[in-house]
Amino acid sequence: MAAEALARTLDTAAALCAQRGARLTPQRRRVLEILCRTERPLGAYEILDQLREGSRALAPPTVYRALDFLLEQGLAHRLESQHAFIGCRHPGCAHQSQFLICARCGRVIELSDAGVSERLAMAARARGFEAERPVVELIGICAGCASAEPAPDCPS
Amino acid sequence: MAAEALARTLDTAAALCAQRGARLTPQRRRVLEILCRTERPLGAYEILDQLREGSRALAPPTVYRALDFLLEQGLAHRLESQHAFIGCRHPGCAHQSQFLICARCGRVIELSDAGVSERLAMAARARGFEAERPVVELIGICAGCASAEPAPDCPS
DNA sequence: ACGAGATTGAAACATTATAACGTTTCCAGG
DNA sequence: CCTGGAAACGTTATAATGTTTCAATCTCGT
Repeated sequence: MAAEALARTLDTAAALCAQRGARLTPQRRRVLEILCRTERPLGAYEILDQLREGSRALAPPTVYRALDFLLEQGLAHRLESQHAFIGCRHPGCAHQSQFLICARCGRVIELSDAGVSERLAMAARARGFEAERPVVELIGICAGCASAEPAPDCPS
Repeated sequence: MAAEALARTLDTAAALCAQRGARLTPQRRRVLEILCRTERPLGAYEILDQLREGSRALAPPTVYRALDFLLEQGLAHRLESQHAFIGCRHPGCAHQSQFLICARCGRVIELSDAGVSERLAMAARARGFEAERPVVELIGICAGCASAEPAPDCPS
């Protein structure tokens, strides 16, 4: 994420937390910044490594606690299929997200497609199932990678 | 899964593998049986414990290899959000599945809702994304648990 | 300032998954 | 039969991910 966009995202996050009475402490803010600065999803231990760069020795719970907070606040998302985390691209918009995860370059597109959400809700309700936490992740090849590389079955 | 249904499922699996030239070895069959006998999804190490019951000392790769085979053949599914595995309820039907996972009782409903799949495909294609492996899991409360228990905000 | 509750630090531990290497089993072709 | 290559399996070790626990510290309303 570019510097200005990053600053904007962090400001939005701070505003949201203030408004909700949640505390975006320096540590949590730092984790959010690391997440948003990076295009790819990051594993908890990758985040930990970056947090430690100021030579401080931090333990895993530090990161997981910050992540828990960010997830609760909708400022970050967990990608279950990747065991990794990513900064939310549309913080504040209360929505259900779907993720398109490129298996080649690792980049992630975050959608909130109402049609998908509705269909899922319908399918669940039809079985008397009350969905609380949807996990919708499509692993595949993004447009950039598809055009940049030969098809998997291409000779040569 | 009931005994007869289990036997039928294992026969179907064997037939499918034979037809494909894949080898459903005793070990793989045993893992499939363990998976199908159980209502809930099982973690790899839970399967391992059951495999070991005949006092043999097996190591994790044994289970993971059997699971890889079963996943490839569409005889089992991995539930990413649970780090667990479940026997396929409709082996042979080439389909994309969605899973409704009850957070209370742990039971799983496997769907293959065409409407959901199509909507997802559309959303992906609109971004030039070619989906290869969909992960669609809804965590929530199943009908049985919802009726059996008081609402979460119910006093008493 | 004070105390309740939230946050953080730190060590140990638990769980899930894979790497690496060698051995056995299967089976098609000679 | 028998044998050579591939697939399956066994075993040890280790990587990667996530949690429990307890103590120390900070924050904020009163």
